[in-house]
Amino acid sequence: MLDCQDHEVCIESAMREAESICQEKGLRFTELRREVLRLIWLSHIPTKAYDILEKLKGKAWSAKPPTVYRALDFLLETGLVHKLDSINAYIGCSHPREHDGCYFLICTDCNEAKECCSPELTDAIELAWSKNSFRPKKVTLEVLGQCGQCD
Amino acid sequence: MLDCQDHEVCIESAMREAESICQEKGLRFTELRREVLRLIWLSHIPTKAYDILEKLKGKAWSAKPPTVYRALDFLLETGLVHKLDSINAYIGCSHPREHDGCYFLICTDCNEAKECCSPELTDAIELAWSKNSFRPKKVTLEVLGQCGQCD
DNA sequence: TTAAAAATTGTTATATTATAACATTTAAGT
DNA sequence: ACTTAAATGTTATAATATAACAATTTTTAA
Ligand SMILES: [Zn+2]
Ligand SMILES: [Zn+2]
Ligand SMILES: [Zn+2]
Ligand SMILES: [Zn+2]
Repeated sequence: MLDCQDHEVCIESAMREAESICQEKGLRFTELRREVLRLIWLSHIPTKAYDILEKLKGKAWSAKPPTVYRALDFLLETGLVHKLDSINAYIGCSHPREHDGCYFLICTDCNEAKECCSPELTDAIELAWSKNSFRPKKVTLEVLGQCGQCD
Repeated sequence: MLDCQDHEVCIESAMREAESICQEKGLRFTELRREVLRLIWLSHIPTKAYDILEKLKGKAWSAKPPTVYRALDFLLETGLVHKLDSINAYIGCSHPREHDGCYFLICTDCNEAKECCSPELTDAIELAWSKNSFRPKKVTLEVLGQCGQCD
């Protein structure tokens, strides 16, 4: 699905950006949270909470479900990670500084997910809900299908 | 949220339409499936699977989780019901004959959900994914927020 | 019309996803 | 150093969903 040439670059830049965002916001980017974010970024395939749990167990942590879900809560609140409700999985945010009007393409063949932005889409959605005098708080937009590489 | 004057009318028309759709398609609209659809249509607030289970138990059925999930599978496949992934709940489809380009407004105050259609939205989504040479199979679009009545 | 096949429902067990509640440890502020 | 707040550890359980096989009902077709 993705135009990811060197995934080490993806990982390192995501980690660096997370560091600086947490620093700016005065949030504690602990070892555990760092490790969970890194595990999520291991690939562009959304990760299941209990897979993170298994991987954490292989490392230093005494990991149990709350260990993972608390780290996920932090990463979700900070905008470093997104939950994909249609598949109950988590993926690193590709541009956490300004995540807005974004949606997800999820390939059911290679399982990769891509975060996309579309101002037209944002406009269309806003138009639609304003017709209904609705005050949006959270938009979930996920498209399951087949990506270009998986034809 | 809704412009529902007489909800009995909603229920009866939904049930009638379900009957005729199943008849046309040669599908077996059994008592169990009928009852589950009716329970979902009891209100415009999306229903949880295990709430359906409890209500079924109060009736004739020897209801266990698979009882409900199988009926839900049937209703979902037939397009009579939708699952709202962002809240793990089920709602009756308001126009099962041509459900396309629809999305859901879900009020976090009154909990009602409204199914909306927007051709502009459909177009914007199609434009966005064609840019990514993506072949969509299923679109999940759910907006959580506050409806006009709940300001 | 009855036997075989298919679909539906019953039943038991278990998998998957997520949170509550309270104890302990670690970090921050005074 | 002492106090407080935040983070993590730990045990238990809640909430959501499916697997596997048995019994029943409906449909198909011999
Ligand atoms: Zn990459
Ligand atoms: Zn994002
Ligand atoms: Zn109504
Ligand atoms: Zn619909």
